[in-house]
Amino acid sequence: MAKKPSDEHEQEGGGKIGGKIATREADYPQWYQDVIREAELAEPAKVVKGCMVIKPHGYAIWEKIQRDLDARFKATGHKNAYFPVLIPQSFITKEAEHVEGFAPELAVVTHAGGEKLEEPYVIRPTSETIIGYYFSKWIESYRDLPLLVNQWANVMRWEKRTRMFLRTTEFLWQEGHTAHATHEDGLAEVQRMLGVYGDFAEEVMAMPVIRGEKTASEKFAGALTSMCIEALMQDGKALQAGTSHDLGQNFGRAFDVQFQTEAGALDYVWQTSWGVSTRLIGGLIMTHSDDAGLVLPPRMAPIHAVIVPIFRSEEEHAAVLVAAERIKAALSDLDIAPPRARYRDFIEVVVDDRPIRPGAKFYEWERRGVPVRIELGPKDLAKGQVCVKMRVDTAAGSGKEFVSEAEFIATFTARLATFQAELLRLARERMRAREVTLDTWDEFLATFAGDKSTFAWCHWDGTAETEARIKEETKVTIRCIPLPGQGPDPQPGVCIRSGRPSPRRVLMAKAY
RNA sequence: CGGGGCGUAGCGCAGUCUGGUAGCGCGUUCGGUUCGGGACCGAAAAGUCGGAGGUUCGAAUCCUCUCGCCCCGACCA
Repeated sequence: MAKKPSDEHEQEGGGKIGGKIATREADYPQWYQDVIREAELAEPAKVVKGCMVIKPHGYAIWEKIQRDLDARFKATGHKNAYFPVLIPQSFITKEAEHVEGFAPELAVVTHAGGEKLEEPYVIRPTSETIIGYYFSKWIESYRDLPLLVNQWANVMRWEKRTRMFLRTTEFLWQEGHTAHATHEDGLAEVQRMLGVYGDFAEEVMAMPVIRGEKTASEKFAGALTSMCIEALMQDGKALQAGTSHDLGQNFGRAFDVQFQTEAGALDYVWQTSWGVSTRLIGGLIMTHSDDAGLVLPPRMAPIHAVIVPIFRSEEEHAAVLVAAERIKAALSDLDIAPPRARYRDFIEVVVDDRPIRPGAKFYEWERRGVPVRIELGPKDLAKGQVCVKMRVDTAAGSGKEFVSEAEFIATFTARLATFQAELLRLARERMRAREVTLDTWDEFLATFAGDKSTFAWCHWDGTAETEARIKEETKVTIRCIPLPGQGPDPQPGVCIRSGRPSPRRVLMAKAY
């Protein structure tokens, strides 16, 4: 049976000829990879196992993430610093739970300069240890506290199984590390930064999240507790999108980070750490994108609008280009940074004057996630209008609209804001539509049968045994114990698995 | 790291069973006609068939090893 390679996708609404994108329905993991390839976000490094090359369009998204988060960190009093990528191996072993958690995934440098090293270095999987070491040197008194630093860095974890952006051997992230005089202060910091992450996810990435606390078995290795934001992907799986840890005095003790209290006594500092990574880009893709390719909210888009000139004669071409450049210039002056942002976010416009047909350009820019397309032809020039098409039909615009050039420019910022809000609204709607409240084990098994998953609010007896049992039987994990205001109001009930008393429902799902 | 699948031109694939020195679609380059949703005609460039070794007169094809990717598991941002 001679099946033409292109047949299967062409029938499924996508109809791609050049770049093929599987449908989410047909093959979700393939779709994810296709979107990354076709939007030119990244590619597998190939020559280095488990690593990826983040291409310019993908890195530009990371830069957007960095810029906004960095401003938020500065606004909360944090300062950037940078610590070595290599950590003496002995450092890692100083905190018992930390070693246990990270030992299996360490890459170790044993030779350098042509000689075997006396003590090997590990490539940082995270920097609690080496930062603990420096904190012990920098902190002497309560007057030195709180100490609030952040570092933008790469880290390496030798994972068994990698997926582009979601889990790669090397990834980019930021790790905040703070030291406080009291546990109370530390806890406040943990919550504050979780709040920053939650706000960022929703306001900037238009990615709705559930804020909560990790169970003991899911928390960071070496932390007292971990807080997290969890996002729901379109296939129903959960993605841990950010974490904020209360390290207590664990690393303080391990690295002897002591300070003199106001009363003159000596005490160990209370530390926190918190981070988000390039994984956010994976979450961004799986939150908004569709079968035609990447969809980006304006605040994440490296390119906000593309102008496609339409013409027949050279005279028309020249006239259209003049208008296109005029519009581009006008839009480029607009700044869509949030009201009190400490940075500016100017509109980026591309005039696509390549000598190929307009239709081909439409598809290409759609694949790459550009929010707004402007078609500009002789008829438009005659009427002083532009033809506008949004990447997804929403209240910001649907189908092709014809708007006067002046009005289009005057309302462009509002159009993007509406589009941004609409993407968040749509994502929230999807989440709400998928959220379920389950009370019986039969319902639970049906909900998570096969590779199905969703956000399920269920009662849990609070024991690690039950949690492990559920995971073993269904692959479902407790994503978090929700914070106040997240999920259903706390009501006592009985555990969905054990039938024992439960104080409240927790969020369960299969996870990336 | 276990099970399965796969690596052939930039992308998607055929060819592998049954060895004979590489092909298709799209893309790319050049010329022309086109141009408001993936154009058409003509010409052309592009592959050490993932890598190494072996069998053979001859290997994309058979054998061994190795690297990498994808899916499912165990482990994790």
